[in-house]
Amino acid sequence: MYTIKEVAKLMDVSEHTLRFWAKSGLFPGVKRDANNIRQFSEHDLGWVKIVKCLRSVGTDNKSIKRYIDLCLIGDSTIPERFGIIKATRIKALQQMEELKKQLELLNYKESYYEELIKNNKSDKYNPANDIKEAVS
Amino acid sequence: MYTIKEVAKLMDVSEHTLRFWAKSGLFPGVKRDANNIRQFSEHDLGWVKIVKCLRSVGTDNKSIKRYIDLCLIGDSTIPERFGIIKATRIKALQQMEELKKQLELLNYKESYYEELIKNNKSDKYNPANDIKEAVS
DNA sequence: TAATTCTTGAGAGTAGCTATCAGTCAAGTA
DNA sequence: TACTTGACTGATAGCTACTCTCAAGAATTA
Repeated sequence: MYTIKEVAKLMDVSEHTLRFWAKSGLFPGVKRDANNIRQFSEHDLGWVKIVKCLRSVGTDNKSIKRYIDLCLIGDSTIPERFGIIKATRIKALQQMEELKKQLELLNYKESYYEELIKNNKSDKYNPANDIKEAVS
Repeated sequence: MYTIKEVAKLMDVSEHTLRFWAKSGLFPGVKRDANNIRQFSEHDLGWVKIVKCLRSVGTDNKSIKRYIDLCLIGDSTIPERFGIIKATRIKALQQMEELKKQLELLNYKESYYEELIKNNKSDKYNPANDIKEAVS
């Protein structure tokens, strides 16, 4: 059993966010002790994991709630859940491609600046030229 | 020269967001025609590109404004800009790793559901078991 | 001329946190 | 036993970055 603080550390999500997610119904059935303190089981960590996963690819909380609710309903919802996961995976792949593209730009800019500094060309450029590097 | 609509399409950013970014000072020196309509030059697209890049890896708008302002100041700010780009690149690489991890989970879940459907096992599972799949 | 289309800025609304706060409880210390 | 410390609680306020709605004005088309 884990306190909310331990879960926060373990899963790298803030306590605030975990409480916010909990209030949004994203962690069904998390037990409380005699003092009303949340006790996350290993099982509950599974919910945190999938919520974090869906959230990290930009799924909104309402849709995540939908997925959670489908899980609770049972086997009849497997096709819909399958669809959600498939769509999410495709979204994640697209994000990966986008990230790769942005990394290329960052690589280009980094080596551009590196070159500039190495050759100590600073004074030979004026702001007008300087802005140019933003273009390509 | 491009209208805001064309830029939106070209760069895959909504007109609303472009106006919001413009108002935040993220596109310095975009010209207007006689009717006050924005006219983005090829050069201006460069600003859109870098803003989009920084934004896509989670840089907040204030920090992006800072970077833009540094560009406008000129060569004396090259070291700081270099630092910003380096840090951003590292952040992007970390996001790539995180995304890979989440993709693994999605892959696992997708094949889990696939198996379930293929074997038509639906009825042999109850909700309690069903939830279990969220854990691992 | 009239209707439609496009752009504009202002301003309201929204999602998803994020921070603050007062209150409860339990364990440790004097 | 009284007191302090620290963790957790829910309620609520505040924040960022959009996102949407709207009315006004100019240009295009019927």
